[in-house]
Amino acid sequence: MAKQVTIKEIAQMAGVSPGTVDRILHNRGNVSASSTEAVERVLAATGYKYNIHTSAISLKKTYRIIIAIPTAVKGEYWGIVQLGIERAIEEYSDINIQCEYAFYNQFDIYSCRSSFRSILDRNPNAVIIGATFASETAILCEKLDNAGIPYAFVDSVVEGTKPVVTYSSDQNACGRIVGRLLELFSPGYDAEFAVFGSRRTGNERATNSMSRISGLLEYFNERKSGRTIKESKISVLDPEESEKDILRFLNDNPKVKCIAILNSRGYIIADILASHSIEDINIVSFDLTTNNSRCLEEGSIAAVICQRPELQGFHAVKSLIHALLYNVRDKDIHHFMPADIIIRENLMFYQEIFIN
Amino acid sequence: MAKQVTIKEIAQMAGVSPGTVDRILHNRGNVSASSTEAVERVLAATGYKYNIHTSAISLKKTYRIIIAIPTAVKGEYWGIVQLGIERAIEEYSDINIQCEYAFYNQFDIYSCRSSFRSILDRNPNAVIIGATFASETAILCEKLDNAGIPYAFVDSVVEGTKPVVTYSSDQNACGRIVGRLLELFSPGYDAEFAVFGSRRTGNERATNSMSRISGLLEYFNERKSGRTIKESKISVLDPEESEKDILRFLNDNPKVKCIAILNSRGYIIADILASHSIEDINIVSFDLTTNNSRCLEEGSIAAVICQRPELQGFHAVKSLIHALLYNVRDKDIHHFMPADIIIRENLMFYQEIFIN
DNA sequence: GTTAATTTTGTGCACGTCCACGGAATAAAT
DNA sequence: ATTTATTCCGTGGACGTGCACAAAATTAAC
Repeated sequence: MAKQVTIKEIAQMAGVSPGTVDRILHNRGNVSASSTEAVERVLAATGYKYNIHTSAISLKKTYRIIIAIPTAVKGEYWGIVQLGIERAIEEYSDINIQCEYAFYNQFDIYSCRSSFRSILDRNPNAVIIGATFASETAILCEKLDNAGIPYAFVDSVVEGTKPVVTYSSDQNACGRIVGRLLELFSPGYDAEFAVFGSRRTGNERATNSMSRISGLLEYFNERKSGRTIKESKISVLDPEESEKDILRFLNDNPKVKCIAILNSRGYIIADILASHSIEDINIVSFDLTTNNSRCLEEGSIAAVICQRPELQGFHAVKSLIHALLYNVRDKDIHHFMPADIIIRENLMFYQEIFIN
Repeated sequence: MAKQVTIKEIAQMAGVSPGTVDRILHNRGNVSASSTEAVERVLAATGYKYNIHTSAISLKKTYRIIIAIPTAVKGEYWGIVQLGIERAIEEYSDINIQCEYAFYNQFDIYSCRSSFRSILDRNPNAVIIGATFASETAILCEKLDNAGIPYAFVDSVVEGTKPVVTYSSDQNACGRIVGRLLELFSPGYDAEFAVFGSRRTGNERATNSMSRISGLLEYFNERKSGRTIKESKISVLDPEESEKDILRFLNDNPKVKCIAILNSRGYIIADILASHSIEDINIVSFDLTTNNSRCLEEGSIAAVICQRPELQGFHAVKSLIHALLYNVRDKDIHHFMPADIIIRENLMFYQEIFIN
């Protein structure tokens, strides 16, 4: 509410010209130690803040942001992330922002590698990274660091890097939530739980799934309820195979009343069960994709944990813009998204996206 | 991404001066029919959009927004709404916005009446209304309509009014969610449910509570599960009285394993039960207030339904600013907040507020 | 047909920041 | 001491909109 201090006022107080203040604010160099000190003192005293509006007008530079994420499919996880990104660009349509996507196959490290390699050649001002392969990502980040190009992580964070900002979920905590939901959705006292991962070679979002499962196990260990968890894998690539897998599993484990799928493919299991009219088994999955949304409505999925992918995309862009234009970085680098629990009864509310 | 058309360009195309275009855009009058028509044709053809940044700079007017809501207590529902409002004002700190609160006692219609009566005298440019008493609110809205002052609703909507925008929850749907949660949090097949309202004369947020209860009953009717719901009231004003009420109720209804409280005062029941070491009863309540938050952590409350009050406050301010400054109104007037389900395991995520 | 009143239109400045340009001051080189 | 290079600094225009004021055009009044 307090009146904004202007650059001109700062200059006057420090006994220099506005141009000098500007140079210091954008550390453009070519300014003497004495002036720097004088201005910085005034800056600290007054708590100067950029006026985003006026800087936006006079800025005519075009910023190129490259978005390096797994291929975005409409209605699936990365597609929703993209939605948030586009929304942010619209919000900042007064600024010239050029978005280029560098998609890669999240199941193919070679695709990731070749995609990441070309990024610097494309001359980005900033990069948004949806990391799958830690090693490849680390290499990219080092190159970006050397070039002084700011970057942000969405969905997951790779250790040892220096992002401007990250938007992700605490997957370990999500695993604990799954644990709780498994209990809740298992009626009766003798029910057993099951967890399905995917039978797949390579490390498809391995880190996320691993963290989820360790959180889940942690939860049950602490509870000491004596209940058992059956783990199993299903093959994703071959539908017939996975159908057989599941039916065999249920036959072997008749006490299982609730199955958690630690990725976004709960709808596959749900559809298989529905096609066999198996209705007494509750399914918990991740991500509010179109398919999972449909299954929630139909009742074949009991609950979905959602980590606001659109918000992640939106904020990543927003933070990078602030870093680029106003040279402002958030104090907190790591932001964790809420883990929304979505059931049939509150599903409708999550269709309208509130990001700004 | 398409290049913005400027007023100057519009003027040139229409063969008039920029001033004339400006007059038409702000319908300031004093412009001939022929010019109006010419400009409006160009306007429609080009799809002109205000550049918020440049208009923000040249605008030096101070806007006074009056916020007429129940007394905001830190950590309680309206306190969190206020948080969102303040956040919005900070976000728009480049614009001169003056916020004045007109608090009233939500349990006292006379307090509301006198508060609402003074609002027009305070010369607002816009008003945010947190409605409790429908009749009083309708009177206020009519006066605002006549004066041409835009207003927004938060938390609830009063019929027959013409707000610029509303941010609220579908309370009926929230009632259905409660129904589902009651089932989930009642282990065993013979458990009964209970719903507590507050024993209070007058209509404290009556509409909201009523809608919730009807949604809840609807849900159980549709389910035809044959389960019974016990309804009861507890007195809020007298702690000793409410303690007796509850213990008597539980004694009379030993099969009740889950109690829903249809307002934000679940923590009161939770604390009473905890003080008697009653641990096998799950409590479901509304609103993530400080107290409910604490009870979730302690485990004395099982779940809370939260309707993002901070988001409501934030967006109400944002929409009004857009209406005032840029003469832009959202197409959709009524916005419904997501109903987040919060349990101990995902509580931590809802402490950081993501509104923008 | 001249003057006055009124409506309509154009012009120009301000807002705060960015940044290019050129001038001033200082240091280095001869 | 003069020239040249280098560092440092101030000035002023541009961005697009809002708005006040003056100019022009139209209408009304006599």
